[in-house]
Amino acid sequence: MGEPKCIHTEPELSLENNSTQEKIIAAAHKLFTQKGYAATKTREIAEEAGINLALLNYYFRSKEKLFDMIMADNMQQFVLGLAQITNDKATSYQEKFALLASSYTDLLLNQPEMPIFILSEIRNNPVGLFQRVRLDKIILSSNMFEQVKEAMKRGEIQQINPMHILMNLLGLTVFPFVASPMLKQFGGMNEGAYRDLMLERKKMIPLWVAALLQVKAP
Amino acid sequence: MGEPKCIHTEPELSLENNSTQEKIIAAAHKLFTQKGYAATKTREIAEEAGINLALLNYYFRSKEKLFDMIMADNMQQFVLGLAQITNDKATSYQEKFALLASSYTDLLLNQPEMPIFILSEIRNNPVGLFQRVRLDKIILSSNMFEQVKEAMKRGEIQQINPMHILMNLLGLTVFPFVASPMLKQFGGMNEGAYRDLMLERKKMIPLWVAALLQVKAP
DNA sequence: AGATATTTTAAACATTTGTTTAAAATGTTT
DNA sequence: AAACATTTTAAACAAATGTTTAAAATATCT
Repeated sequence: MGEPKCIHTEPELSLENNSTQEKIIAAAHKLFTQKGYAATKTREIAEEAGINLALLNYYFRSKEKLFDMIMADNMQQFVLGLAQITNDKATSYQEKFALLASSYTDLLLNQPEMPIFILSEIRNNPVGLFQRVRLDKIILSSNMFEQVKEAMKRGEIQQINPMHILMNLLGLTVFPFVASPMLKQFGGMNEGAYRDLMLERKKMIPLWVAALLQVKAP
Repeated sequence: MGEPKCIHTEPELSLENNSTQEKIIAAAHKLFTQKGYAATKTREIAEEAGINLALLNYYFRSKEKLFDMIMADNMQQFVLGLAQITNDKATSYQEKFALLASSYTDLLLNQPEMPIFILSEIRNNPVGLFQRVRLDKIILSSNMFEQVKEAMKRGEIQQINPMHILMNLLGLTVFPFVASPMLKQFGGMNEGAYRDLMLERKKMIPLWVAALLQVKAP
């Protein structure tokens, strides 16, 4: 009854691992993301992965440890792109808007339940989860917001709190995925039609955000 | 051991009910909305309400029945205003945008966790929850969207799928509440500063939505 | 092949959790 | 006050759930 070979010492979410470990991670990722931590049972994960229940604790010590890995991976995917794109000095802020809308739309078309999962789990654990991926002031002091502030000074765009820009960009991009079950119902749309709508938005959002920047506060 | 007086026959969420029933509803509303169905335990609700555990089943038969009431109440608050405002024939579509942004902002400032609760629970139960508050095509065939379509014909605004308008309006308004823990961290903001930002948005969103309508598809 | 380490399995354990039971307490009616 | 109905309580129950155990199966090494 030895410890597993190299799992507990390097508990990172990698894909070139043992096959059963992969199966567990894949099943856990699917179920946790779909239903959240509390609603997902260890026996469900084992069944979905097609493995014996005890292997879950053998490889990951506990449900919570397994969850933390899935969550960290989701968080990283969700916020790492943000930091990278906003800090690329080779692009203008308009190009960054387009890149953000584009890359987030692509990401969410493949993993539509990621943001609602992250946001609903964060509310239960507001502390600690951000310590790994600490973006405290990385966003507001990013190259993108420096460029935006410069454009404000030049009078190219209206004076506005940069947080509004971030909220508008993410709101326009992410919200349709967060609220997709409700919005599909509102529009009487199927999966395909909804997807097409998202692809339309991918092109429109940069134009929309640019237009918002021209609106003057009353 | 008789049945409670008039509870099971009129299982609606009203405020002029028995005191202990009120206490249970208040506690359940708080905990369910805060943590979701699966993460909320009946013993927690009883403790929060300051009542004996068995009273929960005495008054509401089961955890699920209690949850359904809380959920229906939340859903109603969230979507009923939408139907009312969008179908008021006395207002222009621009006025409706302002009314929607304003009333939703006020609602969410008082109950910030309502949308994330609704949206995260809907994903677990996509069916059935909408049958009570059926808004299938009420939104798209509302007076507001009739007015918008007219304005498109007149060339007053650009041609666009009306769903985009709904998504933009709700995305700009609701998303900052859905993602508030994350966004507060991004901006390094406290509760008060965040609230002020939401009040600014309340004024800006109608102008922003109006500006979006002028953007031409590429 | 034999020894050793690793992985997998079935079963059990200890809590947790939703619900029920039966009696006690409180309220209402006659 | 007696009889009845309603509400509250403590205790128990049955099922679900996260985890552990010890043995069996499989792989790895010498």
